[in-house]
Amino acid sequence: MSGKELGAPDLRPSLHGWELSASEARQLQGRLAERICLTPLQGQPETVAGIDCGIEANGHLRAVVSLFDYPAMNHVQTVIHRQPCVFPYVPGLLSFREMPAVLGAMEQLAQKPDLLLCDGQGIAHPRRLGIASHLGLWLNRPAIGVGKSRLVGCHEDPGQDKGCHTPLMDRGERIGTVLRTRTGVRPVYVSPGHLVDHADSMDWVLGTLSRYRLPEPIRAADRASRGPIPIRPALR
DNA sequence: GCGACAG
DNA sequence: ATCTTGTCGC
Repeated sequence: MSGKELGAPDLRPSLHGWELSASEARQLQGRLAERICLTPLQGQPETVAGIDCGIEANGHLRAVVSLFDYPAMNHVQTVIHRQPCVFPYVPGLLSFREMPAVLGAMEQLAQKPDLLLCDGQGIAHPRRLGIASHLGLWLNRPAIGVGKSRLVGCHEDPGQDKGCHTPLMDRGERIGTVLRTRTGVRPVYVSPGHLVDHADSMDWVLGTLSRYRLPEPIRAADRASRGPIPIRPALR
C-alpha cells in the first residue's frame, strides 16, 4: 500500500498534519461526520483487519493491525508501528491521539483490508465520529467500532446469553448495539464506523468471534499492542 | 456548579 | 491505556 494514497487533502486535520487544538478537533469531527455513510456492507470481504493501540512505558504509541483472510479466518500478517504520542487522551477525541500511529502501521500493508474492526466506537460518539468512523472515512473502507465500554448513549441490559443484544440510543437515534458476545460476560458496544449499517456491524462481530469476548482480529492486535517490543527479523 | 467520560 | 494477586466458576 503506497503512502500517497493515504491522507486525502480534504481529510487532513490541518495543512500541517495532526497538530490541532481540542476545540479545532471537535469542529473537524462535526464536518467529517456529515460524510459518514451507513449502508449495508457492499461485497464480500476477503480480508478483515483488527486494529488496536497500546501505550508503552516510554510514552510511545504502538499501533497494531492484524490481518485475517475470510471466510477461512486464517491469520495473514500483523504489522506494528511505534511513534511518540503527541495528542493527550481526551474522551471523544481518541482518533486524534491514535490515528496517526494506526496510519503508520497501515502503510506497511501491501493492500488495504476489505473490512476494519476497530477497538473503540464508530458513530456511538457525541459527534458521531468515533475512531472507527474517522479511520473508515480516511481509508475509504468499511469500518466497525467495537468498544469494551460505553462512551455515550442509553440502553437496556441485554440477556445473559451469547448473541443477546439491545439497541444503543442517544438523542432519539440509534447509534449502536449492546451485544453479549459470550455468555455471562460484559457486553461490547458495536457501532458502524463507515460504509456499513447496524445489522451488518453486529453480524460481522458475531461472525469473527472465536470463544472470547472480542473478535479474533481485535484480540490479535490487542495482544501485540501490549506484548514485549517485537524483535526485528534478523538481517542476513 | 456537578457528574460522565472509548483508550 | 497501565498498575497488580488471588479467586471464583465452567
